[in-house]
Amino acid sequence: MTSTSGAASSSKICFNSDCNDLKSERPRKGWRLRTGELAELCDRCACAFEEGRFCDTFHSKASGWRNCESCGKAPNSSWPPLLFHSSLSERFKDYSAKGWSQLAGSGPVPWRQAPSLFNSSIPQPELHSRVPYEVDLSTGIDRLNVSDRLSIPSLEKTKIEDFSERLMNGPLKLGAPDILENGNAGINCEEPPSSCLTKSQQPSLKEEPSNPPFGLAVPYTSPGDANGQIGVSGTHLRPNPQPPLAKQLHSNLHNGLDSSSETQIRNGRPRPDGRGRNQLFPRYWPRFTNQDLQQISGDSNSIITPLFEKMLSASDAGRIGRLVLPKKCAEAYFPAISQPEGLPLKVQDSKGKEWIFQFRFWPNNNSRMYVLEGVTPCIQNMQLQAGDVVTFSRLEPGGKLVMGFRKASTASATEQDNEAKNSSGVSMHGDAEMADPTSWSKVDKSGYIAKEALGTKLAASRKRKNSMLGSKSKRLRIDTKDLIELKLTWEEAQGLLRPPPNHVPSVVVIEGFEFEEYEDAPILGKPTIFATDNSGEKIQWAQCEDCFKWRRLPSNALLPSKWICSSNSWDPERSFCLAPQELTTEQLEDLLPHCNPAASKKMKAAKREPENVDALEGLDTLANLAILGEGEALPASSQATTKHPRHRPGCSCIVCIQPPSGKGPKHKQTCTCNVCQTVKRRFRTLMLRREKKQSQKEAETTCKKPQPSLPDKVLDDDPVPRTNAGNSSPNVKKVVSEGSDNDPNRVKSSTSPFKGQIDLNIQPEREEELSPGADSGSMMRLIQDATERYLRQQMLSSGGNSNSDATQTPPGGGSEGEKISSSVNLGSSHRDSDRDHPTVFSIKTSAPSSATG
DNA sequence: TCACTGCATGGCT
DNA sequence: AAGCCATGCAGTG
Repeated sequence: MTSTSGAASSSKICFNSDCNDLKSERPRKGWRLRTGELAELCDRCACAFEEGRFCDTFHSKASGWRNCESCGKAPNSSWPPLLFHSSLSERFKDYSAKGWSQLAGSGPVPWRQAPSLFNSSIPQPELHSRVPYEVDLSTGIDRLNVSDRLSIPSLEKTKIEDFSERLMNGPLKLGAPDILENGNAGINCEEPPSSCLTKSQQPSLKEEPSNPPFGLAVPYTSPGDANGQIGVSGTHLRPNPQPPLAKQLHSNLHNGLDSSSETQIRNGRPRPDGRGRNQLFPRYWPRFTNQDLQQISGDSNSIITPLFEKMLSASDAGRIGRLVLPKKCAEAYFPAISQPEGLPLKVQDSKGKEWIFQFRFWPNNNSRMYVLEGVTPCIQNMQLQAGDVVTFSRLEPGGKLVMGFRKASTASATEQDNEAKNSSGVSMHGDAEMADPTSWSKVDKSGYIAKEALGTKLAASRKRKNSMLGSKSKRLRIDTKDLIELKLTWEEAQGLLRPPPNHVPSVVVIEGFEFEEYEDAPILGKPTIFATDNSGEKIQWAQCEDCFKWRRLPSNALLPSKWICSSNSWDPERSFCLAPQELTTEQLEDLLPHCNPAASKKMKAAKREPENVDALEGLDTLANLAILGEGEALPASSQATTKHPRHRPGCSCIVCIQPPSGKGPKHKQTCTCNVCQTVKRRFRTLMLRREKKQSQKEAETTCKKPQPSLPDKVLDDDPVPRTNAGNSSPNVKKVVSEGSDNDPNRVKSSTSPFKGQIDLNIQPEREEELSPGADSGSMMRLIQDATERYLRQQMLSSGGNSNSDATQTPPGGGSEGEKISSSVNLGSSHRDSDRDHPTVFSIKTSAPSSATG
C-alpha cells in the first residue's frame, strides 16, 4: 500500500490519487492517516469509502489506506461507480455470493449473521422479523443495514493485542491467518470513522444493545452462499451495531503457519474500549488448546472458530436442563431471537452427535437472560458436572456450532484421551459434510439426534446422575409427547430426505417407526421430474420457485430445495425467469403421467376445486422442510424437538391454533382445515405403521414368515412415502425385525407412546376407534387429497402462471389428465438418484379420493 | 403431588 | 453502580 498524496487537507484535490477530483468545499472525511488526520475526499470517493470499497486492511508496512498493493484491493480495482446507490443492491448480492467476509470493511461476521447457523436450526418467522432494518435483496438494500454491515468497530489497537498474543504465543499457538488480510476479517485498528457507521449504529444499538465483545469470528462464506440458494438473505441479517472482533483460527494442523507480521490480529479479547458493559468476562474467553483445535478440525480443512466457553454452574449441570448462556456470548454468536421462545439450535458435540437445544431467553431486569434448554441429555452424555467447562466453537465451512467440554479435573484430560481420542470436548467431525459415517444418526427418545454409540456412555452418566433420572421421568414423558411431532415430522422428512451421494440409506426402526439412516448428511432436495428426452438422455425437469417455469436439467443435477432459474447453470439461456419455458403443456402432460396415473384424475378434479390452498398448507411442513432445510441435514428434527413452552397468544404453531384437548370447540371429523389435515395425515401414518408392525408380529409369531403381511403398497400410501419401488430400496434392515425387541437397529424400545398424542382434538380413547380399518380409509383419502392438491398446485402454478409462456396451459387440465401422475422426485440431490437410490417421491393414489374425508 | 416453566431476587463481577 | 447470572420459587398442568 502506498500513500500517494500529501496532507489530507492541504490540497483541494481529493486525497485519493486515483481520483483527482476536486473536493467539495466541505470535503468528506475518509480514512485516518498516519498523521492522525482524516483523508479528505471528494463526494464520490467518500461515498465509496463509506461503503467500504477501499482496502479495508491496514498494512502496517505501508503508509496509507489506498492503492493497496499488498492485498490488491486498491481503489483502482474497485473504483466506485458514479451511481453508488443504485448499484448497491447488486454489489451487495455480489458480496453475498462471496460471503460476508469479503464485504469490504464489514469486519468479521458474527455468528448470528452466518446464515448457515440458522440453517442448522429450524428457522422461525422470527428470523425474518426480528431485524428492525431488514435487507431486502430483491427490492434494494436498506442503507442503514448495509452500513451496519460495512461498519467497522473502532478499536484501540494496542488493546487488542493480548488475546492475540495469547493465541499467538501462548499455548494455543494459533496462527493468525492471512485471511485477515484478504477477507477483512481484519478490522482496521485505525478504522476510519464512517458517517454511515455512526448513523447506522444508533438505532441498532438501541435495538440490540449487545456488543459482541470478542469474536474469533470467521470470514464467513455460508454454504447457502456457495450454492447461491439461500445466500445471505438479508432477512437473516441482524443489524449488529458492532460486529464482533474477529479472528479466524486455522488449526495449526492445517495451515501450519503463522500469519505474516503484517497481519494484525483482530483478537477476541473483550474490547477494553470503555464500554465496560459490553465486555465479556475473561471467564468466557475460549481457551482452546492446540489439541482442542486439532480435534475439532480433525483431518478436515475445517476452520475452527472458538467462540466462548462457560463453566457449568450447579444449575447448568442440574436436572433442569437449562444452561445459562452469557448474555454477550449468546447475543454475539447465537442467532438473534426476539421472542422468549427462541429457536432450536443444532449443536454438534464432541463426538459428532447432533443435539438440538432450545435457545431462548427470559426477560430479566429489563434485560435478557439467555439459556439453552434441553441440555441435560447432552451434558449427561458428556458426563459433565458443575465445574466442568463447555466450549462453543464454530466450524467452517458449514458454520456448524460445536459444543465441546473440558473437565474440571486435570485427570479428566487423560481420561478423555483414553476414552476417545478426541473427546476433550471437541469434535473430530468438522461438519455435516464430513464423511464420517457415524455422524448421522438417529433420533433418540429425548429428542436429540444421537449416534448409536451413545449407549455405554449414557449408562455411565446415568450412574453418576442416578437420582436425576428418576426425577426426570416425567420430563422424558413429556419429551416423548413432543416427539410425536418429531417422529411424524421425521416421517414426513423421510420423504424429502435423500441420501448423500454415494450413500445408500439403511432403515432403522425407532420405536416402531422406520427411518432412513444415512451415513452422511442427507440432503433435502427440490422436487423434480425425471424423464428421458428424445435422445434417450436422462434428464430432469425442475420448476423455478419464482416463475414456476419448468427447466430442463441434467439428471444428475443437484438442486437445493429452493431453486430458481438463475441457478440454472446448465442452461444459461434459461437461467432467468423471462426465458421461455422449454416444455410445452402437452409435453408436460406427457411427462407427468410417468409418475402416477392416478394422480392425474385428482388433478383434473382439482381444477374444479377452488380451495386447494388448504391442502397445500397441509404439506407446508414438507415444504418448509425442503425450503428451510436447504441442504442441511435433518432440520426437521430440530423443530420437532422444540419444546414449546406455554404457548402464548399469537403463537401460530399447530398446538396453539388448536384448542387444547377437551377444551374449545372440536373440529368436526369432516373438517379439512390445516390442522385437521395435518393431524389426520399424521395419525394415518402412525396407524399404518402400527398396523404394519402388528401384522409383522403376527406373521412372525404364527407363520415365521419373514414377509410382512401388510402389502408394501399400503405403506406407499404414506403421505410422504419414502421411495418409489424400483429405485433403490435402501438397505432395509427393517421390517422383519422391526417389531422385535431384539432388533439391533432398534434404537429405543417401543413404548407405544403415541396414544392420545396425535390429534389434539382426538381423545386418547378415540385412537383405537380410528383404527386403520375403521377410519384410516378416509384419512388416507384426506392425505392423498392433500398430496394431490399439492401436486396440483405445483402444476397449476407452472401451467397457469401469468409469467409463463403462452404455450403453457395448466397441466392436468386436458384429457390427458387421467395419466398425470404425481411421482415427483423430491430429491434430485443424489447424483445417481435415478439409478442407485430412491429419489422418486411416489405418491400412489390408487384409492379414490375424497375431498372432505 | 410433582415436574416443568417462567420470572424474580440477590450476590457478584 | 450497573447489570449479569446463579438460583430460588411460584404458577401451571
